[in-house]
Amino acid sequence: MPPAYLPDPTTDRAANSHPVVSVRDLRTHCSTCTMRELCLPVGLGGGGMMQVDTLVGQRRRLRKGDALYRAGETFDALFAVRVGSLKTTVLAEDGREQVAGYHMLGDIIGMDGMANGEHGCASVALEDSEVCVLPFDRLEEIARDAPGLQRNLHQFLAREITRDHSVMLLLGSMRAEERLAVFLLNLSERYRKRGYSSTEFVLRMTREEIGSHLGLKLETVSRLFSRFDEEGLIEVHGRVIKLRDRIGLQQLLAAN
Amino acid sequence: MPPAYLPDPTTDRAANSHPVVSVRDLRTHCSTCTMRELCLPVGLGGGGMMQVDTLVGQRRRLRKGDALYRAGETFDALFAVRVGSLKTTVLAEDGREQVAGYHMLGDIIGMDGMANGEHGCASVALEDSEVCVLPFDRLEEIARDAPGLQRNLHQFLAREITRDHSVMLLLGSMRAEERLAVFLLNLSERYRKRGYSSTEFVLRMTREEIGSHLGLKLETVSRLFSRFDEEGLIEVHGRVIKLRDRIGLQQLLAAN
DNA sequence: CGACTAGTTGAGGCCAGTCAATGTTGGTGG
DNA sequence: CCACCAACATTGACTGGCCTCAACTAGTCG
Repeated sequence: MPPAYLPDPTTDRAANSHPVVSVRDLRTHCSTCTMRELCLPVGLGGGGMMQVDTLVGQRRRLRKGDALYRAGETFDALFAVRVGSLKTTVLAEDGREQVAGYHMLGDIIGMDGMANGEHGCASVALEDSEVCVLPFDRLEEIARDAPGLQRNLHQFLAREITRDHSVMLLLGSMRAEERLAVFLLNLSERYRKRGYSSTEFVLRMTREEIGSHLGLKLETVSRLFSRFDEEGLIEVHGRVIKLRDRIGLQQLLAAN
Repeated sequence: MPPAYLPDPTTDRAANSHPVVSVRDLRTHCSTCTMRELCLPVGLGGGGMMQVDTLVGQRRRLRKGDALYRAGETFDALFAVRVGSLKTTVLAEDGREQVAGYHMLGDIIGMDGMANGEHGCASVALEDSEVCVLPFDRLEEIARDAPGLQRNLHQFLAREITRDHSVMLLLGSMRAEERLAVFLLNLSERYRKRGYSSTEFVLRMTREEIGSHLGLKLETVSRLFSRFDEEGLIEVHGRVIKLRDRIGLQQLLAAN
């Protein structure tokens, strides 16, 4: 299994040279997608799977830095990450901005728009990426016929809530070193689930973005990376991180 | 309209003297509930409303301090707050605890259990309270027949996500005084929506619980209340808060 | 009345923020 | 291919906001 930082051939830019966002009318099929066991159709039988297949109308390709959607845009679809990774950022009225989430293969994003019909967050590709478009009206429609899909949709919404709760816990009660340790361990686990190395991966975010996500300043993040490196917990080579002592990282938390 | 801190006759303990949690088999009716325009049946026509009415199987009464559910308990229902208020607290593996939410009339709680079938939070009554029990299997079932209800359910889930995002923003990027100002303004607005005074209300949480919710220590919360009082922004009499200068509070945020 | 919980206030310390200088990397065009 | 530039990252010195520890007050309940 290749380390996560090797170039992924499916993101090869040559296949999609010019348009910032291209729409491919190729039929896509959940039933043959490698992410089907992590994504919306997880656990669905033949019937449900077929219906989900009719749902995915198109894909969108994004180049690094492209916005999948911006705060204020009208919401009409959820998106499943097929290739690459994205960040979502919350924007306050006063201009304050914060990275709310970091999303990778199989994640469902866009739920921030469901509450009032327009997106409360922006979502930006951290590398060349591709998402499946799931028109929401249609999704609700299908969910009414397919209890399994309905259940999955609820699960994904609920998981987002649970995930947010743990971020709140992190932001509200942890010290800087604990936050970074949690962040790294969490990433490691998510890469593992997706079949990538859990001990060596590339951070797709800058120090500033990581800091924003963790409620820290970029200098603090940088200093902590250096310190963790000195202490033998991890190895840092720019954005390439190697976990050397997972237990040690976990113990940072155990100590209250 | 009575200030929120006057005793509410519907919470009169005499009606329910002994059992810590009593189950009343009286039929309840959303269609006549005063909270119907804020709660799950919001906007539903006659048909949808009738179906929701069949959903609410029972109510549960809680005395101050009683747990509606605890972390780890199996999830099988959502709850609608009918009377009183509750807090939900997230619990980390290492014992860390944080107040994740403060819930009042018309709020739907319990969604923290949907992700994996057991509650990730605990929910505790902050005063004598009463909730409607919404068995989740049945709710999903009805939602399949009633698109309006399905939509509402999704909205409530999504609103929870949006709410969590703004808490994340608060915890991740605001200073102590800003956090408290946001907290007070938010409470004020929620009381207003429910027909209570938006300028005078009773905090149902201790300084410690407020601090936990805002990622602050109780001493900091106490000091800030005193300072806001000195500065003429609010008047503090124990847990009774009177907003004196809403604009002033809002300006605390505007200044970056 | 004493024990207990909740709240207030003060003094001092520390963690992370701020400001600033310098180093490193990656993409671009000559 | 290399030089250049801009974005990203590192590191140091200093500051300040919030936490910690502690003492004291007020209200409540047996």
